[in-house]
Amino acid sequence: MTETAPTRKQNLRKNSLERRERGKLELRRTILEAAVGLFERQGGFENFSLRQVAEEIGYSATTIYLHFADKEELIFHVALEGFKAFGEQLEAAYAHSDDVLLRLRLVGRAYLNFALENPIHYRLMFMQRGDFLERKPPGGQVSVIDSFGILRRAVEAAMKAGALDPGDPQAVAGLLWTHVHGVAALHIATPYFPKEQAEGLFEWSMTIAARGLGARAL
Amino acid sequence: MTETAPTRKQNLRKNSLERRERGKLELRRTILEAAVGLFERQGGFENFSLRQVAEEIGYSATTIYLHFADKEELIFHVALEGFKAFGEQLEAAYAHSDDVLLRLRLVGRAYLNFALENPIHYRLMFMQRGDFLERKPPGGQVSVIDSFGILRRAVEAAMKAGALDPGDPQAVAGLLWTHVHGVAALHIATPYFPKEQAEGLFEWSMTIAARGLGARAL
Amino acid sequence: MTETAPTRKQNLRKNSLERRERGKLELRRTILEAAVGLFERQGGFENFSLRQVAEEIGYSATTIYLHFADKEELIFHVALEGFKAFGEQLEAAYAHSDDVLLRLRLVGRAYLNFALENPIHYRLMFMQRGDFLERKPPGGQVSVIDSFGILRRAVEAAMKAGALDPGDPQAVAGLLWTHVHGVAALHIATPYFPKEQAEGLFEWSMTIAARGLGARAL
Amino acid sequence: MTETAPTRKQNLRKNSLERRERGKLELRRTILEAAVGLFERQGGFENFSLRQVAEEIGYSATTIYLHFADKEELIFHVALEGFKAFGEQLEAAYAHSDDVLLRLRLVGRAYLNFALENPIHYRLMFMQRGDFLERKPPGGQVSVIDSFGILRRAVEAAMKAGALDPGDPQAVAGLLWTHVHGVAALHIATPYFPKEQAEGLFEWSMTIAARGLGARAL
DNA sequence: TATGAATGAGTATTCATTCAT
DNA sequence: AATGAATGAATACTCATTCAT
Repeated sequence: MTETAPTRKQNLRKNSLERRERGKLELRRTILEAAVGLFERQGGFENFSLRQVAEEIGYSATTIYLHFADKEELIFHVALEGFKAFGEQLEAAYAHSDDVLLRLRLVGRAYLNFALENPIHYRLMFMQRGDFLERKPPGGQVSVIDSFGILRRAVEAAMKAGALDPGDPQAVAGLLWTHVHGVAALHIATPYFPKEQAEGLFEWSMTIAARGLGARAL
Repeated sequence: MTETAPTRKQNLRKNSLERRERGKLELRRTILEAAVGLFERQGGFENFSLRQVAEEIGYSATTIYLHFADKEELIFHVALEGFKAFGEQLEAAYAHSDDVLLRLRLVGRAYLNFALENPIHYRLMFMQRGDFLERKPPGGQVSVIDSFGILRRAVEAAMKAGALDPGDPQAVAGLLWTHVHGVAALHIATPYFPKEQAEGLFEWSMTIAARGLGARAL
Repeated sequence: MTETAPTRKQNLRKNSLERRERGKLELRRTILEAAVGLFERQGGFENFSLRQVAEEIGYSATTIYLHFADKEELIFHVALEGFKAFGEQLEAAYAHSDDVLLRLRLVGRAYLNFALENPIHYRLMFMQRGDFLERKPPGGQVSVIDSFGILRRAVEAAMKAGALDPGDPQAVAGLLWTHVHGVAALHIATPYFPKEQAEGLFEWSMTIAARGLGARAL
Repeated sequence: MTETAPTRKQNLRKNSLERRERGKLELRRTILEAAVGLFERQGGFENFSLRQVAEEIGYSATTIYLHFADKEELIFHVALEGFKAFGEQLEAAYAHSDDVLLRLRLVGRAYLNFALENPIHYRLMFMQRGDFLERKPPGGQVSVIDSFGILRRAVEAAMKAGALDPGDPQAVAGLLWTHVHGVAALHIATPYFPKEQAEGLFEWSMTIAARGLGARAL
């Protein structure tokens, strides 16, 4: 026997019942997570809709507007969450060692890992909505792109310590960025660079760059 | 056997056919170009609609379906045009010199140039619709991704000539690809790598890579 | 002075005004009724469109989706309403007499009456969308086709009471069904069996069948 | 590798090539047959389109208009073909025996067989487009519904021969029609009367009717 | 804080039909 | 007899958003 198709409203009501049993996560978070989930299932933020988010979390579509001004803002905040996690992971890698060269490598590796583990976020942040990089985050949060500063600081330190040839740290950091991004972006966007291969290329790339930049030791 | 001169009517018919052929080609092209224009103005193919294309070129929406099976097909053919031009430019660069190392550099440079000059196409081809890379083009055209083969051949030749350390040409080509793509993609997607800077980074990157890969001469 | 046909939007606006004056009939019902009306005017559900329904009731097309998942669902629910009324009328006829043979006749007559009075519904239910007969109605409602059970029960009772020759009640009920349906369906689908004639044929058919099935009395 | 979706026109061209190899059936016939094929595949004439027909037979859509005034006419002629075959099969059955009662049964059986074997046509002719029954066929063809006359003649003959009680042959024929149609129509429109069961019910029905109408012998 | 009702705008796509050739 | 180009109208359906409660 064929089933009867449920109205959107009916779907909503069903999930609305379920929702109370889920721990009382702050609604804002719930929305963001649902959005990410949808991005994942649909392979991008292009085709997701606020209604789907609402339906999924068991709230009315209107409710989302109580937490985000509009669709764009919701997407932006998904990106923001990404930038936050991204920054934290880079920071953690930075803090992990005192060896200036190893540290550089670890930061690079953390960058790649983020891309491998959060392709949806990475794509959104660095491949599709580059404009977010310069959008001012609300409430005096630290500027988004400052995550990049970590890389620069690592380069700077390496130069100061004499482990890299002297030069413009900003420029060198930029160079390294393009190398890591190249691997990450092709891994995400094409079928030709699966995980292991991407990791291998990253290591290789770093080695070559280190040599090219005058690294005393690997 | 009589070789009769063509009658007026025959001439007419012939030219009429030619005109229509031409006209048809032109419309197809017009559509493709209008699509690219829309991609540009809207910053991506996500939000473009066939209706807009139609409106822009002054045809009814229906007419587009006489030339493309559906929206997806139109987008795919925009990408195809890109792949064609891309391949030709790489090929031209390859043919430009006999010096294996210089040739490698020229091919890389042609790659970057394509990205700088056709950001819309590049984005579509390599950043958003990587799946097109494996889609079979219609009418027995050469496979899309074979453009990449040019790079591999250039590496191969350089190795054979002893200008690069021996190794797996495919892998080395892949490495170079990530380097160029890194610059190109960040240039396109973020505000941080304007043209001049991108070009500078590319040169620098190539130099470092050359050294790292054992290039005898620069 | 040209009398231009009113656009969709104009119609909509006009009807939209009217609608507030209609008592607050539940919208869902209004939609269903409008649909039936359209079926009637267009001689079938094939060429009716949700937009027309919307226009007719003075709501936007979108609104319909708040009450029905899609077009198919709306049609199905029109049929469901039919099945409900149909079942009730058969049930009422069944309850009307204790004479097992008379009762059988009354049930048959109720069946025919339903078809005569609700040709649109009948056509939909039994002539065009027979698949609905096996579609599970929503919300645990009794299965659609169980209306047929009434007929079977009536036959069964008549057999038990010895008023009909013993036999398979299901089969006999099926036979009677084909007889009544034959009259009803030809009445609805062709111009050859107007009401009175259909009623006459039904009586005649029942008489013959009764005799053929061993009815003790007429 | 995914395939590229073909334009409608491309499909057409392909089939257009194939078509010359098919024997040079008269185009008109080809169209009619293609239409029936489409009805079959789509389970009804509601959703079929002239373009599909054209595409299928490898002619341009326009060509169809050279043979049929419009869609409606094409459908009508499909029905006409049905009526022709129907009439012929009934006629053949009529001619098959001299026993007036057996002949009656054979005609009935031929009727049922037509429905079982050509459900698409039967549905169109007797369940959906009853108006065709009274539409004048073009070119002085014999009126469509005259097929029904065969049944009436058979009844008449039986009465004259004293094999049936005297009465109005037209009315009796009508009664028999409803009986056969009831079985046929429920077989086609619902899942409850598969072939064997329909055949059984038909025989049973005829037997009962014969007895009810005073048949001297079975 | 949350919701239900409602809508205007927009989307891809299909179709029957016409016209000039 | 056949075709290609073209179109206007229509359809189902989705979405972001607003407003009154």
